[in-house]
Amino acid sequence: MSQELSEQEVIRREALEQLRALGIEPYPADLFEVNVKSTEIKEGFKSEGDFQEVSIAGRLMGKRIMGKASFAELMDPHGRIQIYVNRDEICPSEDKTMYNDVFKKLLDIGDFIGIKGHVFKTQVGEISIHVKELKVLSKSLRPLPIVKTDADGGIHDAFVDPEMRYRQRYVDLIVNDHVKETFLKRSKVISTLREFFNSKEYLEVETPILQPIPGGAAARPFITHHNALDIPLYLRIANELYLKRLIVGGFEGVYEFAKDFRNEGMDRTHNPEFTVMEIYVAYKDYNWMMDFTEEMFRKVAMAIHGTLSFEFNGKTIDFSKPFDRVSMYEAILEHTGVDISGMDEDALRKQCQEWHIAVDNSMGRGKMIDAIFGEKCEAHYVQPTFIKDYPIEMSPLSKRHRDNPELTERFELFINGTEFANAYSELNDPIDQMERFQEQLKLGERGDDEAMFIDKDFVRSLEYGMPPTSGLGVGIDRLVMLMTNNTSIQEVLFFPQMRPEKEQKAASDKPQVASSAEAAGEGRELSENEKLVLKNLEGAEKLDLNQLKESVGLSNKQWDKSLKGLREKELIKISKTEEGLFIERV
RNA sequence: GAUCUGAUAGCUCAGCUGGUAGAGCAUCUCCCUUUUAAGGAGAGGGUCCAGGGUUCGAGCCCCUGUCAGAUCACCA
Repeated sequence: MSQELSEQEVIRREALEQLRALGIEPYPADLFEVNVKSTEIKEGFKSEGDFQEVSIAGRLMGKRIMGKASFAELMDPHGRIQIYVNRDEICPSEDKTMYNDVFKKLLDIGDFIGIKGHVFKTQVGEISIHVKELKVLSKSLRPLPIVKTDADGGIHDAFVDPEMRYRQRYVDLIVNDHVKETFLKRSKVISTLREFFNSKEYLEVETPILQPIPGGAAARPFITHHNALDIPLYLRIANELYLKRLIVGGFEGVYEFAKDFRNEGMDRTHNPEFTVMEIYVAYKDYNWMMDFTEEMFRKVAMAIHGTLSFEFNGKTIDFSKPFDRVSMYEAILEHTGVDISGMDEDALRKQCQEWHIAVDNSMGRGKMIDAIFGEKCEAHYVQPTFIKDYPIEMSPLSKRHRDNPELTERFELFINGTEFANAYSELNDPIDQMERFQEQLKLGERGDDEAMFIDKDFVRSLEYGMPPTSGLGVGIDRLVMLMTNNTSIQEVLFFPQMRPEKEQKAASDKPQVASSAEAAGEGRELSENEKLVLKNLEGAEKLDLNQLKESVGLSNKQWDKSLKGLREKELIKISKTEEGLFIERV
């Protein structure tokens, strides 16, 4: 039943058949030559005589029919342009089918057409294409939502339901111009980064997504299974350890735009798969990387906004000044008034409890300091700020600080209270690395389910020697959110993860019988409950409604539905008299 | 994971105290040769998310479920 077509879908399918009956193939195989973009015409048309022979294709997005002439809107990948269709122009002979039937009746909003003609300006002053030839390129069988903008710029009937927009992103892209804009910017962010790295001769590489040991970050992985090897494999949570192996192998700078996968919660800022850019450069340290990161973020802002200061979520973010650089202990001191640098694990736990920060015994020093920072400090860093020098316990892949062995040479970049980048002077001492992994193992035994695995091959690679290296990871989705002023990650992913749509079961149970006669109403099959009611009515002229209800034994809801159904089909009649409610067959 | 909100025509949304489901756009028919949110006249279109309950009677009240959104928690 649910598979029945809506009226509008039926009409379009009929139009499809009529086109074929007229000898017009609605899905032709041959190419249609396009020689211009809508934007080129709009920008380039200066006077009559320009663009005398254009050939352009796109989706029909609006029709305004006025008798023997019409205006319509054509949408190509670049924008919309108005077309003018005159009956006697596209039908020079006596046969006016192409205009009267094909254009006016059989073409619908959403159909792809190709047109040839010349450009002119209407009396109202709109640059339009005067159509001489029109070809059907592809018929659309479902009605598109029609979003209209009025003279004052107000938007009507917008296609706005987030669920439908994400599930049917293709419709969202057709109908909502700003959505396409977001994804064009996303592409621009990525290409800007790529060009920046390539200009420095860093090498773009690809490393495994399926990993036997999910390393390089603290997160819960997805597990899968390889049949031929009969081993578990993990979808990567980071690509760090592989990129560092490549530095060991002798590359001076490598980077990768990577899809990472984390089996954790989903919300406005987290999707199970997301994009991270990681870059590693030999002979550099984290101070150099801070400068590099600043330059990189400025390049992106310039590419997207053409300026270094821009709006995000009602705030002005400014990249023009040097980014602040604050150590983690300083940050906590500044925002709590407490110096935690000398506290051991027990003292920290007490301090956390005092601040009502949830802690448990699985948490080591590192996790607790991270929790304090997250709770007390993070939100304050609206303008870009590097938080640096993290405690060693929370940074097992980062080199010890040159001045303080309790700290590491690590920084994160915060903008608008959110982390955008994470970087280290990479740990290249293989013995220290092995010890750090073992510390992680202990944390794991205490119940920290995010503690890292030991990757022995990675340690082995370090034993061959890795030059001093600095590495950086940037969350691309978050960066795109920042650059497109979106507060939801789903807005910057074409296809955000959604729960699967529920199967419409009734449809597959039955072979599709919905011929148009049945769909029309009278002949529609009775439901089981409706049949039951009719059966109980048999042999009686007229029954008391409540008696019948009792003898049928349906739930109130089902009873009500069945009666409504039968009444619609005009099989029963219900009458109310002074004696009560009565039901009879018609 | 918790709380709140929502689900009605192809789209956007109304729907009063519980009493035969409404509007605009879209669709269909007719008129109209430079319109532009085109216009005029008429018509059709609904599993009110699903299931149960209360009631003579539920789109509306109650319960359960599904899906989504927001906030919070968790999490890099």
